[in-house]
Order: sequence, then structure tokens, then C-alpha cells
Amino acid sequence: MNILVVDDEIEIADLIELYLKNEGYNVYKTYSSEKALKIIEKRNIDLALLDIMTPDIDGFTLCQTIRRNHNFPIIMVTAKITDADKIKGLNIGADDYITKPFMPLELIARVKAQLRRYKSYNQSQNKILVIKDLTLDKDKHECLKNGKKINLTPTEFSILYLLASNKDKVITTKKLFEEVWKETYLTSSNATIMVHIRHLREKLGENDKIKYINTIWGVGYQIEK
Amino acid sequence: MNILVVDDEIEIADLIELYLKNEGYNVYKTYSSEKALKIIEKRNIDLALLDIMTPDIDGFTLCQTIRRNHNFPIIMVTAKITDADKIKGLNIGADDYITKPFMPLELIARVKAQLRRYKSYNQSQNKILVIKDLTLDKDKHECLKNGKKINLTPTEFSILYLLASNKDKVITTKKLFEEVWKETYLTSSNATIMVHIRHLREKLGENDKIKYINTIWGVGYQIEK
DNA sequence: CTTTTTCTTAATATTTTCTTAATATTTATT
DNA sequence: AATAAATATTAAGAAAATATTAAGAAAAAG
Repeated sequence: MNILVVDDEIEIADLIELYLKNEGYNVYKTYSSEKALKIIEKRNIDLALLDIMTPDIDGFTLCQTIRRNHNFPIIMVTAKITDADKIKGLNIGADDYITKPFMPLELIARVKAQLRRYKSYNQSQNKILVIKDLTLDKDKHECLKNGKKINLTPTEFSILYLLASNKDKVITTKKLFEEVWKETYLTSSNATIMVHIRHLREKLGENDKIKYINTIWGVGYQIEK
Repeated sequence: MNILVVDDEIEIADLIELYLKNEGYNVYKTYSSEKALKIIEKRNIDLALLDIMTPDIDGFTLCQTIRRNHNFPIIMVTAKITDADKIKGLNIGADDYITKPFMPLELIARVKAQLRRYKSYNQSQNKILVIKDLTLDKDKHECLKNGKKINLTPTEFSILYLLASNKDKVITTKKLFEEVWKETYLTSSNATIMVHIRHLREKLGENDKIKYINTIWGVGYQIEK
């Protein structure tokens, strides 16, 4: 379990880190919001503890920004005890709220409560996907065709996994690019995707009889059940 | 959204009910834990607000009992402010904790926060429109006639979907063009639309018996229920 | 630092879709 | 019934989107 801690008060951040590490969590700690966003893009964060009063971007804005692309639980940690703030935080997409000074045990209990729920919801989302004779294992980053391994590059696997985890849905090239590359989509990005799609199709061994990836003209790509 | 409220203090239960109904939630209210369990078995509860101090079974036990079979969010409401209790509740399977006296806005905010999360995981229903023997699925970008797929171009699908999502309403050619093409309407645009409408009618297989798209002379086009 | 793998760019080819324009038909009005 | 206006039909060329290929750049591995 990877937990992100954002707090500009170094002592508090360190303290939280200590408690969490004690419980066996893997902690990413930072003192600024900007760095927090970078960590989120790189690491697979399962929960975030955000201070409201950070120097660069405030905690509310950070929370909002995160919610645009991520769904993991967010707990706001702060000295502010205004009820208005509390409500604002919850309405903006935060899942819980802890006021300083807090009891270590309460912090841990709230983190656990959020993670338990997050996990219980995520159980329904299989990490292993099956598409016709293909098996995709996200943890192993592995693609099997009839039990035989197909070597995919990271980008190829990401594209295939994204399409497979949205079975039947059409994923627009724009969305596909933004999800896989985590960059803003430009017209030129289109070409990049196309080449990867082609490589995928070749590796998967598409032919007249078996088609894995459908082109939905003018919209994007799709994988059927 | 069905919300269960369990509190032996009648005034408080009534108050909570009032707030929630005000927000448009459907509320099941009861003053005892035993009745609560019966309601849960019968109704499709989406969230529960439990008082800790109920006369028969205490709130903690109730929470535990519910958790054996159900996964919806549980918020504990109580006058007790012992930190130990707070932690116990969270560890037992509650998702959040509100202490009396509470602010109405905070109650609503916490309920919303929990439901948002619950829904975000449980939501995978497509927007599907049905017109006579046609089925339009926006996510799949697919049009079925009696379960058989009809291949539509992006423009054709957009036109059909626009008309179908405004059942019985007449869409002027101007509006249709502006909605689908996202450009300003010119007199020449009219011809373009007509050709697409024709293609649509052909692909949908209109004949003397079945008409999908009606021409409203001098105004535009329409799809009936 | 070198080698290997992976990714992106660019140029060209192919396919699909859209629009135009010319002609025909239908509808409403007088 | 004649006429004008609006819509329907048709086919073909233009435009847009995707596919393919190859080569060089970038990143990762050794």
C-alpha cells in the first residue's frame, strides 16, 4: 500500500510518516503540492493525506486536481477547524478529514477505514483480463495467447490493457493518449497511437478470422467481448 | 438513493430524516437496531447512518452485523466523543464518524462524499436509447436493429443519437447542423444534412411499414417514440 | 560506454467518409 | 392544376481518417 503524505510542516509530515511506516505502509512524503502531483503520476498511490495549508498550491486545489484523474481516497489533514472548510473539503472530493492535533491511533484508524473500503471496491475490478484467447495480467505485465507469452512493450501493454479494461466501450484516440501517455493530446499524437496499434495487431496475430482491436472510424478504438 | 437512519432519539432521527429528504434522498427511519436489520434485508440500502447508543443492540454490534453481508457505506452518529470509541467504530467497519451536535451541512457533505465514492465504483451502466426495434449505445458507438449491428458513420450516429435523445421533439435543420457539426449553419449545409438523413434511412431499412425519421416539412426532422 | 530495445517522426498508401452538384420528387399555396 | 419551395435521390470527386513502412531518436539494459 502506497500512501502519499503532503505537508509543509516538516515535523508533522515526518511524524505521520513514522506512524504509517510503523503500520507497514510504504510512504511517499513531500512538502509541496507540485512535487506531490509528480509523485502521483509516477507511483501507484493508494491513499493521500493532504495538508490544506501548503505554500504553493493549497490543499483544496490539490485535492481537486488529483480528483480529475484519480480515484484513491484522500484524507485532509489540517489545523483549520472551520466547519465551512470541513464541508468544502468533503464536497470537493475528499473522503475524510482529520484536525490537528490528532491522535496517532485515530489517524491510523481513518487510513485503514478508507483503505479497506477502497480495496473492497477494487476487488470487483479484476487485475487479470481475458479477451477471447488472450490473457492480460497487470501485475506481471504479461500477455498470453493460448497460454503462450507474447512480448509486448510497456506502451503496447498499456494500450491493450486500457482497451481491455473497457470492453465494448470505444476509447477515443484523445482519451487513449492522455491515459497512456499522461500528456496533453496533440494532433500529431494520433500518428504515434496508430503505429503502436499496428504493432499490437501484428504481435497479437490479427488476421481475417481473428480481430482483437476494432477501429471505430472517426471515434477511436475498441475491444469486443 | 436509499438511506437508512437508525437512532433511538426520536427528535434526532426525525431531524436527520428532514435534512436528507430535503436533498432528495429516500429515507428509511427506525428507532431500533432489530428493525434496522429487517429493513436492510428488504430494501436496497445505499448508505446507513447509525447511532451508537441504541436500546437493544448497540451501534458497534449493528455495524459489525451489517458488514457481514453488506458493503454500503456506514456513518456512525453519536454523542460519545471518546477517541477510543471513534477508533473502535472505524476499525469495526464504519466508514465515517459524526459527533453530535453536528451541523446539517456537514452531515450532508459526509453523506454525499461517501455516496460519491460508493457510486463511482458501482457505476458501469451505459446510456442506451431505444427507438422501436433500434438500440443506440453511446459508449459502444453502436446501433443495433433487432440485435443485429448496423454500421453507421460517426456523423450518421451523431444525427441519429441527437434525434433519438430528443424523442418526439422536432429538431430544426439549423440546430441539427450546429449540434452535430459544431459549425455555423449556412444554406448549403442543408444539402449535407439531407444526404446523411437519406443514408441513415437506407441503412436503418425504412420502408412503407417502418419509418424511423419523420420529415417535418419546413421545420426539420423528428423521431417518434 | 556500447548495445539493444523501444518510441516517435515522417512520408506514402489506402480506406472510409463527407460534400457537392445535378436532377427528381414531393408538398404547400394560389 | 400550376407553380414555387422544400426535400429526396444519385453519383462522383474531395477531404479526412486510418494503415503501413522505414528510419532515426530516445531510452533502457548490459
